[in-house]
Amino acid sequence: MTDLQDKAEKMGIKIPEITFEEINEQIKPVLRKMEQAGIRINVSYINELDQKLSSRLKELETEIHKSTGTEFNIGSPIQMADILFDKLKLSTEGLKKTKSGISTAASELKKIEDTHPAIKLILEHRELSKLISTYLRPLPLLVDEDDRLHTTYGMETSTGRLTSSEPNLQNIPIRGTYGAEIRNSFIANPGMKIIAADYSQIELRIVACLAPDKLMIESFQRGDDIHAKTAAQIFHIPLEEVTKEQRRVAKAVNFGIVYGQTSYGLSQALDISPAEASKYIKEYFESYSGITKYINYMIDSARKDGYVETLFGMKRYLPEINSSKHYIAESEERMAINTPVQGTASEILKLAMIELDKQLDEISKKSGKTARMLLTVHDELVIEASSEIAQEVATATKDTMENVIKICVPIEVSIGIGDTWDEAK
DNA sequence: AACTAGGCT
DNA sequence: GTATAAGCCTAGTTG
Repeated sequence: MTDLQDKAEKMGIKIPEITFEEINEQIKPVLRKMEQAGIRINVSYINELDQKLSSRLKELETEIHKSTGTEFNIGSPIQMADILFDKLKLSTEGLKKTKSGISTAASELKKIEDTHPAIKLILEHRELSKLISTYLRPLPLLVDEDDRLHTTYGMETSTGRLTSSEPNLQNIPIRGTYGAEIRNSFIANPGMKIIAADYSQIELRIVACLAPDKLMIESFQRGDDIHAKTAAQIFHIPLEEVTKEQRRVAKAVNFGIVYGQTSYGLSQALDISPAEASKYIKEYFESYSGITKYINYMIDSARKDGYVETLFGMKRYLPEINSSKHYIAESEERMAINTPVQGTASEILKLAMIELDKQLDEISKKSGKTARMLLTVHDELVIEASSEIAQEVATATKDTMENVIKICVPIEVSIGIGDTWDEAK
């Protein structure tokens, strides 16, 4: 029994008798089945979108060249910085630097969006060229004779998460103007449905239990909206009076906390002053004192032992955590905070997949219909099932994911059924 | 191959 | 004085 498991059992986590090595062995055949199954895409729909965006891209290119008065390669950050900051003399104040010069990343360009009409065009150009070159062009070339994409899952990550490559189906767009359209081109076979199941705030629930943090645990047990609850805490107002904007801020703080985010980082993410960000983080730590202790405990134990571990015993060594270069040490401190949380979440999803795989086989056998897992995206599963049994499969999926392990708070899964990946979400 | 950028959880 | 949010994969440019 590891330290973390001992701590966890005291907090009412019932840990299944299995190690992370065994989980990783048992997940392999499941992943091979998923790779073989593949997911169907609507190739002609993607090609149409490609054409549409490509023609807009050409327009943008012309407009940008006209607006800047130079025919340069918009895809070259070097040329871009040259045009914006040397030729057009746009202000570089407050912009990040890269190794080679001023950053032209979207997050930086947004800061000077109103100082020149070309910037908005450049940002749109970036968005479209990303979608075209990474998704719309390559994906149709990778389908099999049934229009299905087959990814390859990998397991060699430092936290135990899975990876997906050639193609990566774990970073298919969902946000932005075209996210929904792209996800709508991931479709079920005729007579079948796509089922998407997501763990809701799994990492926050895990850290609440690992910490343990009394207030956060109570909030999850009551079924509160955790981001609103956090907003109420950091703004010192009643839960009912939390505004959307306050909730958005609180969500970012909750999110950042599992990454060991600093006030500077939060200020960048929210576009607020470091002083304001610092105030929120301070209020957060005062409200959730268990989380504060967790962070200190993880850093201390990593300094002492040289590693941290997940609930099922996967170790991550952090040899530089005592480095005298403090940004090196701080980087590993953040890993010490994040790895047990991210790694445990990953183990829980893998356990659920191992169990669900058996159940789907049973349902298929019993009904004579298809039910198969297709994708895993860190806290989400995508399944394809015959329409007749889709509801049954969805129920079994939710039940399995929510009950594969008992932790000190309820685990919640949101689930949807549709003809496409977007519709199922 | 290094660097920059940007897509996802 | 330097850096500042965890973990991935892919594409385009540059030298």
